[in-house]
Amino acid sequence: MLSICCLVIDMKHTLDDKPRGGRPWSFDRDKALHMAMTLFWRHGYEGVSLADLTKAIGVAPPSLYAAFGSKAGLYKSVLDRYEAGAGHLDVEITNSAGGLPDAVKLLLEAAVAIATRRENERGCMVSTGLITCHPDNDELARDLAMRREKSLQQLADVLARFACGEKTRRIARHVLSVMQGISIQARDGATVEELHEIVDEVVWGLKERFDA
Amino acid sequence: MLSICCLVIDMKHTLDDKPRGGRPWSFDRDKALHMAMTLFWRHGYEGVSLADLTKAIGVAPPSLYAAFGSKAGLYKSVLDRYEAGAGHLDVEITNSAGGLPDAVKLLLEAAVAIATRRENERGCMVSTGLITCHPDNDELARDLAMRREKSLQQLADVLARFACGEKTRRIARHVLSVMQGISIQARDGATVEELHEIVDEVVWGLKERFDA
DNA sequence: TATGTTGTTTAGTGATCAATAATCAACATA
DNA sequence: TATGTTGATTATTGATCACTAAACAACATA
Repeated sequence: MLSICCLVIDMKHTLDDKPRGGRPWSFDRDKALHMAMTLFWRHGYEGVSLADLTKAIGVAPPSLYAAFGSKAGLYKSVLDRYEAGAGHLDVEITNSAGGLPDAVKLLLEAAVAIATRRENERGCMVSTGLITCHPDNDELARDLAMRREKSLQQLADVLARFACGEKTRRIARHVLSVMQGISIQARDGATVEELHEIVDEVVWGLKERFDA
Repeated sequence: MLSICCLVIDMKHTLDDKPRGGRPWSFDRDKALHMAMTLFWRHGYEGVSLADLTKAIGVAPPSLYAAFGSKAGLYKSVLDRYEAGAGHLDVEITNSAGGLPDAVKLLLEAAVAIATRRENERGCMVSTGLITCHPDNDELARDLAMRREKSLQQLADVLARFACGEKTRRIARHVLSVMQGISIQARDGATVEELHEIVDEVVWGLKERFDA
């Protein structure tokens, strides 16, 4: 898992390596992705129309389709950017952890920070993305489910340093469920303090079992 | 909170008390609600069209509007029915609990059962309903957020019998977050066993603190 | 049977959906 | 400057959205 935030260089005309003839892009691809991310994050995939996107980005539909293929393609590009940037939970913060409870504490606190940071929309795009949808979007929903599954595996991997593999999978699933609940409650207006109460409860429960 | 499941009597022509002139309903209101519940539960509010509903129920749009006012009105009626029936978590199951960890265990196991029961759709309609949506549906989203808030309060109320009020609110929030995570993971295909692992983790953590 | 009430039907409403056809404009290279 | 490439624009596609106007049908009561 990458821990380096994807701070994309802001080139004037998109991110081509070589000059390659033809009209240059009139809009910045990364800025367009950021705007689309904000909209999808706030309203969900089915709550954002192509008209909303083109209006916010300031570009006509055919330009978006040339750049991203489809609304679903744009959404996937947004998710990739999100997972590398604003929604990225750097598991390497656990490097300094003194034990499993401490590692879980750091991970959950990072999740709270992402879900409540002022410059972000609330919650996590992946945790609550496309949990239900129109059948037309089933493939996209499976993509989201796979991203959540990947998160579970990443949690299990990082926790494996602190406990035996049999237990880490269970604990990872528990931690993931709490992160998902935190996402929902953050969207519902829970304060940072209230979300930290959840974290404290989880960590408290782990401490008695795993600390010396 | 009601603990008696709302097993509505299946009257031939809706649920009027008195004869009241005019043409009788051609469809069973409760069966229509059940069908609508299934669709909304599976696909979400924005993933179900009025055409889907009228086709599944077998009735023309004006009849649905006469009975429920609007798509949003139908959805609210569905949610009321859901909370009293298929989605109802009977907190009185904790009457037999020997302590707070046991009470939480019973509540979470009930949540897993609801989220995975074969005759239900997966997950919980309220936990994952309208977390994000088109601005047109903001009022409905607030309704869902209030139902989740009500769930939190109900959990705190029932847990208050096992610990002091200051702690119960925190624990209730933790339990609610786990229930919400369980909903998401149930939809993503997690098995009953995997979800029970989460429950066991939570209960384990509580046991060391609250059991004698 | 006549009348009022209420739910039914068919057939649409204008608005919006995601996506595109046709054409024009801006670049690199020859 | 001429040509090829590529993204821009305007205008529009058929499909679908939630919802309803108008007329008909089934009941209770007078």
